[in-house]
Amino acid sequence: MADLPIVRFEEKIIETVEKNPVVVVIGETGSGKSTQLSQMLYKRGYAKSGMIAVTQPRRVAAVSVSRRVAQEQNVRLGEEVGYAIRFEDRTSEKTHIKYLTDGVLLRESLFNPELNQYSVIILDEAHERSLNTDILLGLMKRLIKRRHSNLKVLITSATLDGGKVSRFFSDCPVLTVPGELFPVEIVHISERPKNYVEASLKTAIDIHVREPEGDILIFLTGQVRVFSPPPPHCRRFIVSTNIAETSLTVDGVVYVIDSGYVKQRQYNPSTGMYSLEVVQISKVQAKQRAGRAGRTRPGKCYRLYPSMVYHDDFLDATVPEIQRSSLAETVLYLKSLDLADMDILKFDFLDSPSMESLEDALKQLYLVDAIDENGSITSLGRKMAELPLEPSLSRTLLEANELDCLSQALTVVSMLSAETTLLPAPSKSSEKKRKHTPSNLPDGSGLGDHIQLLQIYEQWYQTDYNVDWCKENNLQVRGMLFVRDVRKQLSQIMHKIAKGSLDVQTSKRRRDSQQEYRILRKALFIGYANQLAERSIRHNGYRPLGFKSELVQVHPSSVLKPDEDGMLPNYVVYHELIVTSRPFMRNVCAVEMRWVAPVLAKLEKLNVFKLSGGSSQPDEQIQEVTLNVEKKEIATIQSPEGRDSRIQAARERFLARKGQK
DNA sequence: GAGCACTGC
Repeated sequence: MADLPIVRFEEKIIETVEKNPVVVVIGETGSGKSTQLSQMLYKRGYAKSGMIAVTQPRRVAAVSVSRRVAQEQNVRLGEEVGYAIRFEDRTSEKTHIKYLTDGVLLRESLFNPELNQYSVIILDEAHERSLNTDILLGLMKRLIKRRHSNLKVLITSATLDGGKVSRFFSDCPVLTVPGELFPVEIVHISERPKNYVEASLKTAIDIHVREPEGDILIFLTGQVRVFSPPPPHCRRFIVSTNIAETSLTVDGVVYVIDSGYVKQRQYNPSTGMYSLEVVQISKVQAKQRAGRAGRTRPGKCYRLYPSMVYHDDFLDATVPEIQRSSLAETVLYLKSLDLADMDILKFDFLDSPSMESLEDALKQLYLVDAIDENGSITSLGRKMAELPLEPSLSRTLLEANELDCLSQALTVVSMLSAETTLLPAPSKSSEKKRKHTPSNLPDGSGLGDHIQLLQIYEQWYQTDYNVDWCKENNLQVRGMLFVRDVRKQLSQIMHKIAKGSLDVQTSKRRRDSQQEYRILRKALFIGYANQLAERSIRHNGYRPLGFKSELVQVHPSSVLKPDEDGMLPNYVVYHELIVTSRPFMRNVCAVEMRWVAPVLAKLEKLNVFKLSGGSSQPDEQIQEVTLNVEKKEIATIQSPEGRDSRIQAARERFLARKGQK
């Protein structure tokens, strides 16, 4: 075993684990907790009745840590020591110590809720509070009380508030293991700068002039750039986002400049919108950033904020992801576990999401038929939960299977899973700037971005997955290969849950495209019933239905085309609402007027009080479902096929009810 | 007519 600080605490750790079902281990960076705890427990026979699982929030960590442990154990990776991440399971019957991402462990617990294959579960890096880790914490709390076979749970983290986790687990013991960091001197500036980018550069130059050698790591909110090794006798300036807090270790850093800010994605359950905001970091993050200066020798951290701001203004810990995300997928997952005496609104989270966020999730699940009007999971919902997708997309796949366009839907859904990597790669040379983005790529036939994604993938398929074709068309190769992997995985799961023979083959022939696209759009419409927007009568602004009224625009990058009069479709479904300079719908798909009525009717009779199993406060049952249509517009709006009396009737009933309030 | 931090099944 390696000579790490944690090794000196072996007896104490084993003794504590022996006596307690749950133990919290606080270990600073360099303590060796990620590699040593599993080996200690293995040595003491804890893997006799099951494997020792160690979860990681990131794939690379699961792979690299397991590789090190295999080396230390002197075994081949994949045998006694292995790992499991999405698309890759390197374990065997021999495996005693298994590293896996927290997402993989959640998937496993869907099929084996007691997780009987494991005798020990170590949740590593719990301080990061990833959405998946938070769900696992809640599940572990239930499991240690209910599982028939013996289970030991260890929760390890760098700077987690041990007391809080201990209270959560009925005052379990907390062990603290020192790390192997060098001391870091903290310097606060006396006043917050107006421009922190400028201030950080000034500070960097200052360090360069006055301080001895050593690289400088600067934490800003954008512009990731970690340079390659410098020529000798040169000092590196590394500008980074929070990626260098965890995922990335840069050797040679002695000085850290911390702007005190981070860009964070936030979900607003009342509007259904995501926004990316620059917010103040937490104390935990500030400590993490400072620690990056002490990895190779004593270092210095310059904080571009007064120490009073740090003490009085900064939150102790970062707002956990579970309080910043849409929870439809999470709630569906928990519902599908069929936990005994489980009320979803009262699930025991370390930090509970808001009632509003949970109710928003229930509302969305109801609209995509995953739960019924009483909040019970449907058989459809159970199948949806088996797919590693957000509910809109899993619903689309199941509907597509019914409508006989599964193959196309699989492609679209997989392309959406790699959304960001798919966007045209940043243009390499500035000379090409004048040229428009290559127009060789298909345009979705004017029907929207989903159809375009389908067409792009089908073209790639026709080149036999040619990598050069991707490059020529400004598509990110890694993204496209990822899409192919996702598509394969989803096909396999569909085979399993839908039974029978399915057509999942990517299409080469050109049938009647318009008809084919129409059926696909219908499937997308059913899947995105929770993400339907209605166009304003006079202009091309839309209002998302079922959320607090806000005017949104189709994102300029969309390929959706207006008609001869310059008007966009009366209704669209969208993949995402994102607020940047203004609220935008990203990835939109044209839908037909005649499809819309049943969804409007469903929106109308939405009753969150019932959906939540009647457990929310009576005051909260008055749900503000706004159909977002102004009265004067209702009188005039007509569908292209003529008046759709059902839509009209649904609207009128809704407005009448609203008028009564 | 925009411009986006980081993960994961």
